[in-house]
Amino acid sequence: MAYDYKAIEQKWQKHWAKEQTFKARQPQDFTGEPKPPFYVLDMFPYPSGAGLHVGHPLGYIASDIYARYKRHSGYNVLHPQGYDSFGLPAEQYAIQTGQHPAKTTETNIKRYREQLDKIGFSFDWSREVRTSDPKYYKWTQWIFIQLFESWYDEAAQKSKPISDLVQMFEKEGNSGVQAVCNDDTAEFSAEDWNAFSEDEKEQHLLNYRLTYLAETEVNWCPALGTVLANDEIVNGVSERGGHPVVRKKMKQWSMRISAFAERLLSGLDDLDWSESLKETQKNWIGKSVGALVKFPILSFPKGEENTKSGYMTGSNNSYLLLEKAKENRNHPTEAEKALWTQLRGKKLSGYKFKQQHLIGDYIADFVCLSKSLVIEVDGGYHNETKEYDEESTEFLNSKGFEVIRFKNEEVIGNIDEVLEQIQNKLDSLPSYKKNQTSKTSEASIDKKPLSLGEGQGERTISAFTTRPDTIFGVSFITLAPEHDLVSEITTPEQREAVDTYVKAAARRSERERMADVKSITGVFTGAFAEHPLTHKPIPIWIGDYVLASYGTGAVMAVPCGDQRDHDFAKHFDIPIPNVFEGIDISEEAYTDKTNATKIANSDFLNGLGVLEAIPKAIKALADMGAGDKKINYRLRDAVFSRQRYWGEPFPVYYVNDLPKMIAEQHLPLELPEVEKYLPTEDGAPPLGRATDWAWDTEANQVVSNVKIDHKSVFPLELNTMPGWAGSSWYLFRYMEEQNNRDQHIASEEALNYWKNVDLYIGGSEHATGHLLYSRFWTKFLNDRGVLPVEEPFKKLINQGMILGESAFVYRWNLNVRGDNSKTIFVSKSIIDKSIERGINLIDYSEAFASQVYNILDGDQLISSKTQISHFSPLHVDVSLVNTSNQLDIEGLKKIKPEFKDAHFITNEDGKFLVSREVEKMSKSKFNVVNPDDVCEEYGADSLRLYEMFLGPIEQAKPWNTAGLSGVHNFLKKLWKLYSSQDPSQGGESDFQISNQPASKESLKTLHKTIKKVTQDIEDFSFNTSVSTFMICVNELTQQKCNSREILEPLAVLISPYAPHIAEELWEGLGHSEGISEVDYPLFEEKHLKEDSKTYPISFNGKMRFTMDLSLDLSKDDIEEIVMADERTQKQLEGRTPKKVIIVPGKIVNIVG
RNA sequence: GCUCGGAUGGUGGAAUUGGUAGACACGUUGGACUUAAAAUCCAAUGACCAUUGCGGUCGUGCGGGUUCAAGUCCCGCUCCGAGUACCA
Repeated sequence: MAYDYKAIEQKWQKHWAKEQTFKARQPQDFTGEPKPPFYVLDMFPYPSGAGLHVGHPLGYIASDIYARYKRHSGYNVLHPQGYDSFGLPAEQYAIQTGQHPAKTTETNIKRYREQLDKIGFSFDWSREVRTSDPKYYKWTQWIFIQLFESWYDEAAQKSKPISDLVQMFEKEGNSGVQAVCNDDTAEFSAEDWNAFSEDEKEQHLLNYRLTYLAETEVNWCPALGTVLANDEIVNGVSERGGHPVVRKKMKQWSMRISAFAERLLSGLDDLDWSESLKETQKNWIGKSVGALVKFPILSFPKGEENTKSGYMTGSNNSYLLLEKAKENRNHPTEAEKALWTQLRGKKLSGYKFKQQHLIGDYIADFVCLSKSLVIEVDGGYHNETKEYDEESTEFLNSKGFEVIRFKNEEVIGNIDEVLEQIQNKLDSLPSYKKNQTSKTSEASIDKKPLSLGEGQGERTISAFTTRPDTIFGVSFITLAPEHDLVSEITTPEQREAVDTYVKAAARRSERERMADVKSITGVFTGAFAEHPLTHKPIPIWIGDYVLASYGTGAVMAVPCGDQRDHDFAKHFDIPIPNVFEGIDISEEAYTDKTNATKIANSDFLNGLGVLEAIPKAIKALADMGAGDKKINYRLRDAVFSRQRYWGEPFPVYYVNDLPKMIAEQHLPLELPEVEKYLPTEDGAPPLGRATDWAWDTEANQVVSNVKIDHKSVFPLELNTMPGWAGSSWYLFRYMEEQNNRDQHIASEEALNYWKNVDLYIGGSEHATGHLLYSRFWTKFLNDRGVLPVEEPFKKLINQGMILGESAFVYRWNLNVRGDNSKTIFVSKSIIDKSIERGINLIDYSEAFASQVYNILDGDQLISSKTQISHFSPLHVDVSLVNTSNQLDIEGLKKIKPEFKDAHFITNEDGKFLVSREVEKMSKSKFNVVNPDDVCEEYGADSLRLYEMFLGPIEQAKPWNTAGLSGVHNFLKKLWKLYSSQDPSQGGESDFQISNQPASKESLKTLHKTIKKVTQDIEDFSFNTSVSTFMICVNELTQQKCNSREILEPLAVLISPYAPHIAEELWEGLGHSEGISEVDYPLFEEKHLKEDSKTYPISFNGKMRFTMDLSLDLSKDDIEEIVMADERTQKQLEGRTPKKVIIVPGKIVNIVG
């Protein structure tokens, strides 16, 4: 009986479907203790119209092998499949054809399923999910509502119900609340809160909700009519279709994923994912540790100092005031000096004072910032008028400062008395309350009363830096052109230049900016900021190398330590102070962060390495209120709205423009019908075309738009959710059976039993999208007690791409006098040989020339030495080319009518050869191999084995159809091992199985195989296990083994890889129960025990010959035997070895 | 630029803690069977030299090093792939 793979595969596929062989059991289905669970999942497929090519099933086959292996090993395996069925392609198709996307999606799914079924996967289809099914997206909407009803507690690092936050606001306002919120969140007290109207409260709460509506700059793709997430843009154009993307402000739903940045980062450590994938996520989250430094703005225009009369002319003169203060500090009166000595030493229970500190337009003699206390010493040569004193006291009081004044004589005469007074005053004053509402420490610095700059009534520029140790190297500040302060600080002289630059920068698309990395552009604003430590003025520039969206949109430029700053400084002739000891920075910046290099020209940082200097610099800045440690993340909040039809509707309606959630019990809110899938004429999303898209809050149902009265009937949200909404939680849906899905995502029992995905396999293209978002949602749902786990996918394997081998024919670009329109293709080998010989193509051979002249029909050929550029390569369908690269010319003419009159010049043997090149598999390259065809020609088991045999699962590799015959032959050999070896015996059941004990040799072969294959499967090294099977079958064939003792375990061993043939063989062995849950064979060491070993005998490390020696021999015995051997003597040629290395059981090496 | 992978015959790829480099398969060549083809089976197949037999030399991207012994470990490069990018 021959191996009839078609009949066998059909038979078992039907059997599995009918018996529901691979249905996973729920914990309650077990009578006793449930089997341990194991969850194997493939990345959610999007059912595209193109169907599967051989690259797609690679991961499915690997996961299927693992799932089947785990079933043999006693696990209750969950191995489901379903469809991510909302998405752009179906919608694009709908726009073009008017067909409802649900319909195309359905057709595509059907085709997908047919293809999948042919490969014999052990999917539990009873649990299938589709994201576009209302029963499914009901829960996507439900999760959205949970996010809306939650805020993020920064102290606890946990999402919590928004009602908790409301209670806190009622009691204490938002000043003491450590919550993640929008940057522009205003401060309010409990009284403020309680006085707010409901709408105002709602407005404020939106700043805290984990999904919120906000005016955001988005990536708008006009061609697709929708916004795109950052990970949907590749090189400045849309990932799908390659359309241009522009920045645009829109009101959008966003997800506060940035709140989870730290957890998403640290959580990676415990995941069994590839390093490169973790790395990609790390980069995407982009954590940088550094400091936020505040630079007071001295917007007094340069060069105008002398035109202003004095320093009391307004608020725009702090530059001069600072100079004055500095002067005062350097020349204190005697009394000031005495008091400062006391205050500076922190003699007053640690209170910190500043001397000659600028507050608004006034210079205070001493100030304690933390208590808002000013101490003035009157008299001496820093004398001021009485009016001035009163005026200043009034001003300082208005700014929240207490002022106490002492006379010169008091200070000098009785300093203890003065100090005591100050101490008492300090004790009686309340400390400022640290404001912790804000998301960043930047904002909390802002809110400290009287931090540097603010106390001067001036604004500051905050800049994030990872190198606070180089603070003394700052020689300018660069703002992003979009920075809010730009228009405010620009001096009249510079206004025109700045405006022109800002406008030009805004017009430049992302793409242009990207293409033009090299050119250095920027403009001076005319304004200056004060260096917080040296108090020197530093110029403020704008430049588009600074990104508005990263950090604060401002850079403190350290040209000696940052290459971009260096380039900028050089280009605009800005000084480049050097703060590195013994480093030449004249040509380029010194960016190394080695601790060995010491800081120089930096006051108190001199002589320190980076590691010591950074904390010291931060401390100094913090002490002055001019900066603080800061952790910055690149990860932005994710825009969640799409101006699309084919996605989940938001369960949201609007009252007074404020979003309200539809109550859970009325979900799902189903997608309405529209007559066209395009945006409306006035630019609203497609849902704006729906006639019935309003929410009746009394009847709790969707009603006609005409009923909108803004009293009980309100408009519904017109955006839909993005693709990642449904795919961020689907893994948990599979944990519940179809019938029990109404009341929850999955039952608590099921969630606790299955927990999370043990093995997840898919492509690496989802590294930052799907995999990050689903981790985010899982953490959130875990916080809120919905899920028992923190992470969705414990182990993840990225399958490599299978590449296609494209085939090219070469069209000769004829150069003739006369008719130039003839199409001539030349066999590749002729071209190659002719180039190799360096001749004119026409001189290749006489036969060739006569063919050509025949075709040319009298036209004259202008010929020159053959070059590859004389030919145009054209992709031809790989199905027309055989494994010897020979083209089916007639076949090509049939499917490409434009070549029906073309001429093909063949080799002498009549063959026409193509050239091949490895490229990505794609329709446009005509190199797609369809798994259906492979199943037809070789069978599913062959396809499965070959895909695994190609190479390591994670590696990209080309598909070569020729290789299939190898694995197919192997299956035939395997079959022969079980069935009659002698074809003359024939008959019905011709399995020739012996019940006699197996030979020692065969047992060894079997157990060697068990050991290796089991190890390989655990290591996901499927390619080597296939070769192990081949070796095993080759050996058993050699041994003429037909013993049941061997063949039964072998069938089980191979069943994860080639399940159809394994079932058939198992049945042939006389079993009525299927093979899928038969115990995995046990490895027994004893069968591998050898008593001798073939030793390689090496001389100076080079193997010369081998010797079979008993393993019982001692080192000395071995040496004796080896040295006695004549081959050894021959190698030594009479020399005496210096040394003999013997590793028993391994090797003998003779040195000498 | 940065980060992470990778480089082994004509091809896909093996090689566990450093211990017989090239397993297994494809392809190629020769042979058997056959009227013939297909299928099947057998043999050879890293390169070079020798071939009358024995055999010898060189070989894992390049240059060094450690070691009795290096594809494997260390140092320095080259090239290829992927991701990411004015990220301060």
